[in-house]
Amino acid sequence: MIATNYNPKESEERWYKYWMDHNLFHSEVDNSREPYCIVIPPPNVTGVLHMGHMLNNTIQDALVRRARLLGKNACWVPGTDHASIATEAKVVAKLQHEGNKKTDLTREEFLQHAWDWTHTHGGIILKQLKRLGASCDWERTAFTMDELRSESVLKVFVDLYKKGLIYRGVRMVNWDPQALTALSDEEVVYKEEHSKLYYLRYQIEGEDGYAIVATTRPETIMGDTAMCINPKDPKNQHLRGKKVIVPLVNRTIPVIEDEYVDIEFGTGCLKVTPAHDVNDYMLGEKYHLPSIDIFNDNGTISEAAGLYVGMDRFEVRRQIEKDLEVAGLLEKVEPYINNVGFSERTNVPIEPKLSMQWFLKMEHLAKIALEPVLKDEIRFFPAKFKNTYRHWMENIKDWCISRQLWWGHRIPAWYLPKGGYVVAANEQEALLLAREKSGNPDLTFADLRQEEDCLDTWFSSWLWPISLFDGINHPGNPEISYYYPTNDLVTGPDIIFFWVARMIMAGYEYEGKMPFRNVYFTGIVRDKLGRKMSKSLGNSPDPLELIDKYGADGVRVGMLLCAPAGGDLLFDESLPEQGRNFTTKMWNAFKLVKSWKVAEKPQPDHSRLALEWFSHLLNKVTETLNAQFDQYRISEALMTVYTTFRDEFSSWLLEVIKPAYGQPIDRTTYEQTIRIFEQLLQLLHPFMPFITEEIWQNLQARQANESIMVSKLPQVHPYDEHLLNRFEAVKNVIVGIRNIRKQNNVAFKDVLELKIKQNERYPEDFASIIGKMGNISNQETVTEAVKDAWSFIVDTVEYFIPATGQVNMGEVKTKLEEELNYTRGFLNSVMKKLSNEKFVNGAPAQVVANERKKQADAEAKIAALESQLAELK
RNA sequence: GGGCGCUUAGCUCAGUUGGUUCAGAGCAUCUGGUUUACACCCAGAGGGUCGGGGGUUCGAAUCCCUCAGCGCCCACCA
Repeated sequence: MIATNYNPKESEERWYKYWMDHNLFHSEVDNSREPYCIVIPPPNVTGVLHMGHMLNNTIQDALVRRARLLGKNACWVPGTDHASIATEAKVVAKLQHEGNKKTDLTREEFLQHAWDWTHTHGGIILKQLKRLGASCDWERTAFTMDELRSESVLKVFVDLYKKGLIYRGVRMVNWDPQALTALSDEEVVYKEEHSKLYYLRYQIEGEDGYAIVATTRPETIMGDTAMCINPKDPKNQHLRGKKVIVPLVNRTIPVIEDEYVDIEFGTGCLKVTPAHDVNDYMLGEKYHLPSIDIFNDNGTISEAAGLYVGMDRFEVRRQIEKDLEVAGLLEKVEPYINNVGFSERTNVPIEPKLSMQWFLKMEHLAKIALEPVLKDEIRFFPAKFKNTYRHWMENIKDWCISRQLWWGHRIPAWYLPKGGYVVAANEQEALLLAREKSGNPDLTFADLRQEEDCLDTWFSSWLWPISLFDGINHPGNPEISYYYPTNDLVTGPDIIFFWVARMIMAGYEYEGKMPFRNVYFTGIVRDKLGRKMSKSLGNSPDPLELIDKYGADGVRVGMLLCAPAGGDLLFDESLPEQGRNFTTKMWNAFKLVKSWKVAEKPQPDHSRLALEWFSHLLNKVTETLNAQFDQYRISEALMTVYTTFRDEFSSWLLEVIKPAYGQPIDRTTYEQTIRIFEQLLQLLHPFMPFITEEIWQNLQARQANESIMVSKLPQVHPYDEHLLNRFEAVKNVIVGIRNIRKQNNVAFKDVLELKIKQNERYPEDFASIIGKMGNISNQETVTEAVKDAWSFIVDTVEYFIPATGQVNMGEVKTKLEEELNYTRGFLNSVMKKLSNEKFVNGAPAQVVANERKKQADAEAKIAALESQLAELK
């Protein structure tokens, strides 16, 4: 028995288990089949599913399932990311909650906590993806810090070091005072802040006057080692060669000159703090200024500052303002809008800091990764991101890859007792190199000290498409040869530099080929009001609750219905609701078809014709769909099948072939309808995997191994466009009849007659469908307009429904006259075009021919209207 | 400050090289509806001078200029 109502929860659970039990998600190398591969953007191992994941993974699943239906050997590789900073922060917070400090633990103890945390909370997100229906090859689940991936990372590090692309050095880097680590430039997010511009008085040595310096950071004066003016600045000529006294600090510093200083800004005097500003650092290097680091790693004031020692940087700013005021050294304070860099992870203001770090040279890598995108060898959807990509690549700086963290891949460098270091993929190799380098054959491993820092998370992510197939450790192995390059990457534009660009670099550097052929950038999921979904706003629905409420299929449809590539998605619960409603619609169509009794009897004309029409339509729809998928117009593709199922299949085909109450259906119609239903299910399956499987498996008795997942999509056959157009006319005739019924309060059950003043456009062969759908008893052709009848025109053919005594002929006449006037006006505009020589000579023949056709049609229509009006008199 | 993009129906968006039904779709709205699959539905309807202005052209939502508003990315003016 078929359930009256579809139960998504029960059905989804059952079919996911079925797919798993039958190993249908698994893919293996098979050189006789074309591979199709997607690697998942690995979510943070301890993360939980949010709406962004839902969108992203729904799209990936739709692509993978479609590839499978196209007969490809589809492989979607899942996995998680160790997310160095984020995970370490969580573990530190947990330890703190338990009253422990990270600094009290050894590295090994801390890592044990981190692994415990990973094992407890890790992988939850993958279970959640299963609820969504994700058809990942779970046997291949990987982790960026598992053995194979770790080995790959270290190998690549050593290789790049040997190539001279990795170096170690003291540079000004972005320091995160909360996470206590350096960050890459990409991990700094700039935000505008309403702050203040402080004008400070620096007394000129040996004089009474002051030089005024404008700064946003008065708390850094303890680090001042010079004042700088522009030599061309007429205002400040009197300061040349002088010295000034730093307020409160009372240290004397020289006035230097450099054209870097903007004469227009503030007073034209710049305080130079080489330890805490990138530009000041540059000046410091240029003029050999001393550098005073006044901050501790956590953003408090260091001993070196001499004042305010131990206070937090922002507290000092407030305090120093007061102290300067009291000392009479604060000229004025102005409101100022400032661009401040924040840590992408911890959201605290970044401190520029001079420190020893590891860097990767990017020039060569950027070079090999740029061209393929510009030339569309790797296609970006939408293409506008090519510009963003290009700009970044052409202005790239070296990548700071070391992090002062423990959770991650520890940098494989070992320091020798007497200075210097070696880089090697493992300890044995390191020892050999160390002995060689130090010239001491008796050196033992205990003499070496491994680098404490670990690598940026993205230094493992950028290898993902390669390391998943072990291409680093075993180059050219069958898996990498078969699955690489992968096909599609689906990700957000926010990580285009973090991840996409770097994967392309690594792909060409290590495989000599692109890592993927197409990149589909999704938008950001926002709420109805356009606000980004966030925990603090509380405007993000729980994906699992949505699935409980609307079913996974419903939620998937809801996400995809309005997910243009690169455009933001404004999410509202009405979307999954619409999706859920559509599953119900499908279920009801299924119930209807299954309710029919089949009998051996001849196929009625209307059924035969409707099925013929639909088979042509289906070919056209499939063709449209192919084009849409090729351009990654996913939501349009869904809309195409959605409307086809609802408006064409349900509202037209099923209504036409539906047998009268209690009557059986003929076998031919039944079987052809089932076949069409199945094809629609196949087209819908990538979007709605569960309900399509449920109906597919129940539509006919099937063997257990006949999952829709591995069925083959039908081939596209040529279709008759003319037939499709004529059927549209048939629909319009029926709509015309419906309108007349409605306007005149004639119930459907009342039988009507139809008279047709026909011409060659009249779709006579479809009369049986018009008869059934319009409840028309008798159709007859006439040569003159029918009096006492309601009428309408479709495609220049006039239709009359006799209704003696019920028709107000005055109204009819008025309507006809209005139409006549309109058509005359239209003809006039067409004639104007056609009498324009420039148009006739300049426009393409096709366009001119079309105008002539319009002319002919309009003339025919005018003639018809005129004769009708005449006949009615 | 530089670069890119957007502005089309109440909302979210399609509209490929200017020219076929180019002014569209979905949702929302409104009007009807117990036609035995479906009210989570059916049948219909209304609604836009395509952001403003100017130009090119026989013809512009589409190309050019300009103005206004919005968004994104990049950037060391303290």
